[in-house]
Amino acid sequence: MSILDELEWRGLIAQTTDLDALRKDLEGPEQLTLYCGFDPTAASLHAGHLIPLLTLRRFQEAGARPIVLAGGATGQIGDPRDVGERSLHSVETVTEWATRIRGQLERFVTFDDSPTGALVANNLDWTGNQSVLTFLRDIGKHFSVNVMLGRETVKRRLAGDGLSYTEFSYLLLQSQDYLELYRRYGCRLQIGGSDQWGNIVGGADLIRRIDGGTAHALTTPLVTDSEGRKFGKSTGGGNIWLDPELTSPYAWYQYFVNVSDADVGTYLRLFTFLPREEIEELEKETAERPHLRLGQRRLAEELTTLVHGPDATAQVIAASSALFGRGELGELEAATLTAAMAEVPVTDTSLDAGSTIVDLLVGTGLVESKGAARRAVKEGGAYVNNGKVDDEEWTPSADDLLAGGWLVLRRGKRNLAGVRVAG
RNA sequence: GGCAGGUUGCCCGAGUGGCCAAAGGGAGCGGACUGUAAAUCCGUCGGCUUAGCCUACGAAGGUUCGAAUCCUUCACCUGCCA
Repeated sequence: MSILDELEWRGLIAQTTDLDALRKDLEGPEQLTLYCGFDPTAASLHAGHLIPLLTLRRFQEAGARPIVLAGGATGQIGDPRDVGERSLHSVETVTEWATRIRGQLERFVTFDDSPTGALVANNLDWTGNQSVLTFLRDIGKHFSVNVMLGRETVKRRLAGDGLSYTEFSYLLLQSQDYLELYRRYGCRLQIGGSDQWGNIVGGADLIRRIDGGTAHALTTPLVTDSEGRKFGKSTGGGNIWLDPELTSPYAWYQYFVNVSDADVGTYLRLFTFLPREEIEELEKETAERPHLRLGQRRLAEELTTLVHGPDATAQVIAASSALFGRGELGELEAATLTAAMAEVPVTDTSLDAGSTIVDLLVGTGLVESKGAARRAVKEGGAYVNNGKVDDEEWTPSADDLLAGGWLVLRRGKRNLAGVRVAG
């Protein structure tokens, strides 16, 4: 199966320029070089970024050479989006983020001396010292404002709050990137999320206009769940991040374990490298024995390994089975419990401190405020060692302590935390 | 530059002097049911030292016993005119 057929089957192709032309290039004698850019709009990439990033890797495994581009320049400008004008971050911040994101990008493609060895680029390298006159003469002249005004996002913004010249110019910068990589490395395919379609095609056009070359565009779909919600938002609404400091491996694993039945097959195809037969088997399992959650478990395991490595994965699986298992928490050994607690937020207290259930819930960060903690208790959503606590004034006693002096706190069904109690 | 309209809680949106921590919807959160799923139903949804107090209706002042609501100035947005 060719790489394009593979992507097609996985549901990874949203839009492409002439597919047959691209297919010919992929099958031709000359190796294809492709790129995908990631703007540092935050300190870390999030789960949604994984789709184009892993697609880059799929191309690499199929014999193409990938370039990962950190948008040190474009990240300072900001792509226009529907929600309105962005607030600019300081240059120092963007530079710092670009460095961190570059480090993350490097983990998902292979760097070696082979022909498929990946390259890393930063568009600040060719824009940082570029004069505005050069830019306007060499690049700007090839863009028609009439056409730019017709872009969907621009139209929506003009109909709404308007947009700045800065964001309006974004297209030109990204188009220039494609041209630059085409010239430097013969890069002839750019991929990205479907929201990047206009920017990618803009670059392909520029390459044709200036250098008379042919370049392709391919976008991956914007992933939403069966509810139409944007993928990668945690239950609280925040992004789930690749950075383990921002989203712990445990939280990352749990996110995928909780994917709904309706989405698990789609996600397995989009996010994992499992072969087709295996995915179809898992989909069949999900349909026939949904309560076993084999699809979800496998999805979570694959993705945690991919992002955090096999050791972290083994730990979070062990912790999950200890905390969600059918067994009694009281029967767990101190070592097992301590290992599990390492995966969830923990707070310290002592029996003398007189911390109430409300204090403990707030202390572990399971709830945001004391008011919310009281509410949780009142609503019957607060548990200690799997037992419901319905008194706001409840304080732990020596009898409550599990092996190793632990208390397992839970809010709702699946939000867990640990309390380490000093004698 | 002129005229008109607008800026409300996470989002949308009602509210034109006290009954407003602010209707309604969405999202979120909790419970029931389940399978750490979906759907459904019920509850909840600013903070705190919680019968009270503090913060909040673009910003700063003012009027008033009392302002999200009235007045003044400023900022931003939208529309029409120049």
